[in-house]
Amino acid sequence: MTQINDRVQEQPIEQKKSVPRLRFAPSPTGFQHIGGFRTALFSWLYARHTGGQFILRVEDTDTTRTVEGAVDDLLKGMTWFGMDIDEGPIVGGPYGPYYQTQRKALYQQYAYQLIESGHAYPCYCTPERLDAMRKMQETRKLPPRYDRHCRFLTKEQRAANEAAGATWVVRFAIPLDGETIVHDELHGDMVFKNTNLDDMVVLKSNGLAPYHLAHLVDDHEMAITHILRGEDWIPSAPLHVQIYNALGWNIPLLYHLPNILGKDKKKLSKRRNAPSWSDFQREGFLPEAVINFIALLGWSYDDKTEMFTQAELIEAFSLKRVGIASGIYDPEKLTWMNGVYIRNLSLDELTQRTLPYLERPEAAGGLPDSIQRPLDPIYTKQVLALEQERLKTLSDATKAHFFFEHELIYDAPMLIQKGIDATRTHDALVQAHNGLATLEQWERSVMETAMDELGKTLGLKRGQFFGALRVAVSGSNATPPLFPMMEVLGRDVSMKRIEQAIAKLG
RNA sequence: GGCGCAUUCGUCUAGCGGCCUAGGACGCCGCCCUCUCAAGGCGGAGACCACGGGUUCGAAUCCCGUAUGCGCUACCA
Repeated sequence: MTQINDRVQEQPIEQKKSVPRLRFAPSPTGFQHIGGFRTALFSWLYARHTGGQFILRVEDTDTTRTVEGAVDDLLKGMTWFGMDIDEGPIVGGPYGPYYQTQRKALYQQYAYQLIESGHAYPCYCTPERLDAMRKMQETRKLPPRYDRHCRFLTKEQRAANEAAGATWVVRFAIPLDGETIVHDELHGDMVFKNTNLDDMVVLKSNGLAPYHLAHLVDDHEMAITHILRGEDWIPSAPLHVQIYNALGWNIPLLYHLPNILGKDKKKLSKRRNAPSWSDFQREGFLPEAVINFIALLGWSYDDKTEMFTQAELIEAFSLKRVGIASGIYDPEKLTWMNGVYIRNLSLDELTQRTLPYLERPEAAGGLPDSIQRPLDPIYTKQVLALEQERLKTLSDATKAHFFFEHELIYDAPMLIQKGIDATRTHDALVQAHNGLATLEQWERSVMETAMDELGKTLGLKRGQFFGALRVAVSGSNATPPLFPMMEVLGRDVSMKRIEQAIAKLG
């Protein structure tokens, strides 16, 4: 019980410099949504901005809710976003272990210390009694709080409970009067009446500490200097202040970040209205775009700048410019921003990053399975050169499937443009085919000159003539410019498709 | 119910007493460009700064109420 890990005992007190140390401390109860990653991002940005350290700690004290694979998913997400971790699971560090379930003894030590100093007490109440108590409070419209039944037990009564082998927890003894001031760097001083505070459990009957004690002990032991967390923690902050005081510890700087809400104006929730990082990845969002976007959810640089590379974010980020009002997550702007990032990609990079999206199985969002993999990177690059400015996400590239398909599927009427009939369309395509066949080079400007000429002699508007050719060659009404497209498609494919179109009309 | 936090265009936000008849961005609408779709350029609609009182020569900005929204109210985080 009193065997505390050595490394915990002799904490490396003297830092080289007193540099900010920030942590991200999620509980592995499912995937992290952008709200969680936003908290992580701000901490990470501040650490990088100041040359401080960024620590990842897994708050897995609620073993009943721990989800298999959650830590793994989290780590993958952090990597995807490019947030590197200085200390934490896998990378380790001088303040480990970084799983709370492995720090059990520490919490127990401090819980007992609190009992000895009179700041906490053992509570033998059964869940049934607590339940009944709450029900009664509810019917009598009283605030549901622990009634402090065990707080004033005599020594004899305690001994009797022990002798009876009653299971017990440790509760923190909140001062019976006065008030607690929580100083938050963003919100200023927040004052709470102690009579509104509850004697919360700080050590569970299974020997593990709930969040309130565990995070606090770890933040202290890990020499955390800044705590960034969601504003939903504000109500329990006075309890934390009380525990800090009882232990005689300095309180790290507190930053309660505004929540990110869903369209329903409710807090983003893993199971209701929030996408995971892997959803973004699967849909073809670039991590740098998502980072840029979520950085702007609750933080701003000035009144106009909003595109930031990662390096620029680190340079520009300031905790002082973090807002305090909750904001709604609106994916439309993210989509726009992602498009901007895609347009800024070099062609080679775009190709390299898009290929996996095209090549994944059709069911997973890729090109039709009838198209053979792997794709030719050279050809794909030519296609993407034409599609780049049309993409909002990388997975959008599949809309250029006609560049890859063997057989085009569309109905003949699609070929017929406004103001002309089937016969003239048929004739125009035949003429175009003949004209194109005589061309020495299969090159966009050569084709355009020839077809412009032909269109005029046929008495067709560009829209009519080119429109028919567009559908013939692609089976689609929305494509890149006709001749560059035909150039990429190549002579054989283009000519064959025009022939097929003619056949459809004949 | 109790306690707490918040409140500027539909959305993200700038604003920290006079520069605001409130600026930017997304989205929306229109025009231009144009072989379609985009991209781009230009322009427009869109916020009585939640409401009501103060303080002040002067308030989106400070103070107090009210309303609304959200959060917390577990041996969850």
